[in-house]
Amino acid sequence: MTATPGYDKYAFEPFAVTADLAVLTIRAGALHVLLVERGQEPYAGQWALPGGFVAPDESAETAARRELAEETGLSDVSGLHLEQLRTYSEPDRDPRMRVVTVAFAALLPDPPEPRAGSDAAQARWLPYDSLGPLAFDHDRILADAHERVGAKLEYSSLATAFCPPEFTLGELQQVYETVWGAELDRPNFRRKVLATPGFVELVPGGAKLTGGRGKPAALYRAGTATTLYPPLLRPTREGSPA
Amino acid sequence: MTATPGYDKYAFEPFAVTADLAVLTIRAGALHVLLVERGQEPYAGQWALPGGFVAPDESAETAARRELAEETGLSDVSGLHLEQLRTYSEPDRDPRMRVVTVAFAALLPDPPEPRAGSDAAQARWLPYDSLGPLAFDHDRILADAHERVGAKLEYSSLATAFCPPEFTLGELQQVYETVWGAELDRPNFRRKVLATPGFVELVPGGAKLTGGRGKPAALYRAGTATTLYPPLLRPTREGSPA
DNA sequence: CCCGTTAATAGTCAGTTCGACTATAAAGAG
DNA sequence: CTCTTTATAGTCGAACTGACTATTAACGGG
Repeated sequence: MTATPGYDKYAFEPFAVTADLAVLTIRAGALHVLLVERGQEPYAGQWALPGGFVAPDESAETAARRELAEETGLSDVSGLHLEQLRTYSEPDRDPRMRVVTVAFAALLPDPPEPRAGSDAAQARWLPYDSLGPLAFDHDRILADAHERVGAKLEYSSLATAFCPPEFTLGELQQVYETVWGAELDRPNFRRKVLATPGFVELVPGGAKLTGGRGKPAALYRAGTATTLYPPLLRPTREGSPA
Repeated sequence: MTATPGYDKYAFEPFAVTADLAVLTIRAGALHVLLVERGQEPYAGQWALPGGFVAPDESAETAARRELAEETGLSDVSGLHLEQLRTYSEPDRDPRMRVVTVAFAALLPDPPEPRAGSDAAQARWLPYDSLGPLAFDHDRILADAHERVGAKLEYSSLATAFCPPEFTLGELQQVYETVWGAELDRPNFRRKVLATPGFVELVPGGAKLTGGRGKPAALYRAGTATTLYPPLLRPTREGSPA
């Protein structure tokens, strides 16, 4: 029973609060996750999501952004999309002590090589598929992150967060295909994206991306819209559409 | 600097963790929220969301469900829809101490009269519109709850959580209209709801709800589907559809 | 006991969107 | 050159949408 002024009716236990990150990117057409290898028990040698304690003067969001900068080595993470997923608070999720974790998903365009985190553990990009079990309940956190991102692609302009400042519609389509694990019809995808005002806008000057095989693609950048109307729905799961 | 085995690389401050609830229901065609009046500073006399500390052996979800039972006086809250919204962790959100709050939205069918919470504060249903400023950052939490519920009505069968076990399509439509604050065309609403397999199913025996004015309505109950395909989109905001 | 009101349910129809598909254009590779 | 690859344009029928009209079945008041 702690006697705090104004809080005298309830007992409460102090909790450690951490911010954990599911940092996602698309590399070579496959979804990758930034993971750190644990150096100590519990789960020593296993991969875990990067994260750390929320400092006394920080919000969970601030802590998450700080961790993101530390783990990726990026100098400017202020423009990156950071999304709070949910909070994991099961009493036994960390065998050492009571830890409540606020989980975030972060989306990066092209993958910079991570640097070792400040806890000296190595950080690496690993493909989302073909991951072994992660430490703690991080499997579930990562699965939740994947599901959330996949769902948000449908009705928000989130996909552009995976892309560099200027990108082609082909690259944008690959974001959808990679996260959803489904192939999309190219002309139809194009039609829908361009039909949604403010989703993407043509880079002025008629810049094209050349160098690849095939006809050069026009370059676009993210527009001002944040929500997509109408939404870009995933190919129908569970049963046929009709 | 706290020396906890395995956690020796970081300083961390212990936080108090609470679970706060935005309990929503529809009463007399208007959205209502369950609020408690604060008896002490800070924000004495102002309305606040019900909530309380997470106990040492509880998850935030468990604590939220316990609080829900305490505040509403309902004997069985196990079937009620409880949804984690997000976590609010700004350092100054409670002037007394560092409190991290995991917020939940709960949906109730018909409104039982609340009983006074265990902290002796009175709990009341108040209309969502015409609310004065709430204590702490509860205005924002409540707004987030409203937005989340409104969005989930589109692509999930969440609306049935506002309805009693057996309901008419008119009642279901009123849920949508009340939460969205928009009127819907009755025949079209009916067509879409019935076209989505597993959303609602007819109560066997051809039961009708009589007693009101007009033709008796058929009774339905919630089906097994949780997601709605195709989604039931809100009337278009920002600009005309074409 | 009939008639007006109310609400549920059925049906219509034109415009739009969607998915599947074909066609053309513009680059690099050999 | 010509084959391959990718971008972009266009077509077409099916499905869906929103707006609307019509019918049915209850109640309430004169």
